[in-house]
Amino acid sequence: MPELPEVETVRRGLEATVVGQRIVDVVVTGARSVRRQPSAELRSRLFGRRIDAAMRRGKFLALPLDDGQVLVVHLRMSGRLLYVAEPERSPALPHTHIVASFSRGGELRFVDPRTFGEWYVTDGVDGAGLPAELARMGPDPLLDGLGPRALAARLAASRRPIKAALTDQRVLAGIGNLYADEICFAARLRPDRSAASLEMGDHRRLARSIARVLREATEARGSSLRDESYRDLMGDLGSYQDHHKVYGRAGAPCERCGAPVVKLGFGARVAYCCEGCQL
DNA sequence: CGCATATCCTGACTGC
DNA sequence: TGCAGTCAGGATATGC
Repeated sequence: MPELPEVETVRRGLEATVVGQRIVDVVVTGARSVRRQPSAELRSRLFGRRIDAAMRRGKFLALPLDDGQVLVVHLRMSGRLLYVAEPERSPALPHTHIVASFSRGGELRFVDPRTFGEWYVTDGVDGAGLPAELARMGPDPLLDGLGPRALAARLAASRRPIKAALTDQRVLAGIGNLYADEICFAARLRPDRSAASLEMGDHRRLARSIARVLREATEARGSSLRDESYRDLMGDLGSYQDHHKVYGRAGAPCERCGAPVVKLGFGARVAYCCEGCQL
């Protein structure tokens, strides 16, 4: 499940491959992958355009084009972007829904078994060059930085559990289920504790943990779980799964205190944590 | 208004 | 071994 570190890894890959290239064709075979506009419109808006940059906000990718439009991509649960320099040597994977071809002969392929991900093209762009609808998101911890005071201000109003607030994209952009659990462990806070109950020391640890976990996970090129559904733009696996402390480790001893990691019921979802050292 | 829940979907896993 | 049932979860719509 791509979250901020995975999406940032893909963004860097896009920067190294498709930025500067001109789109010469787009083929949409998966109807659900283009749903905000007719796929013929997406195709004609992209046709002949050059990709000028690769940006990210939260889990959204935004690729500004040379005419002021922006191609927006969200991977959601199972979406993958794959850059193929020599398409004839790489047969398309199952569930390939969109293929963009470039003037130099390479292809950008969108593969998405569960079809939650999507592409769309918009010209409603704000001053920073990002689509207006992305502006509703909270600060991106890696792009904007986030100190303890700013974090406290964003969490103080909420009586929801910390994890619910952390994964709300309007509060902070980019954190999902996996990294919320890892961040709560790093901050020694139970994910089900009320956000409003945090004190200044908690906010300081939480702010530091958000920055550290996301930075280290990005340096490790993200987390590839057992199904290996996340791979980067070139098809390589991430390695941060080797550094997970709680996510998916129910029953294993906590590396910090030795108590078994538990899987908590959490609304309709689950949260992993150590009840020995997360308070 | 704030928070909770249902929804989309397929592949991997669980249990009998 | 096979097969039905369950789970996974990002964002959005809807409900209380």
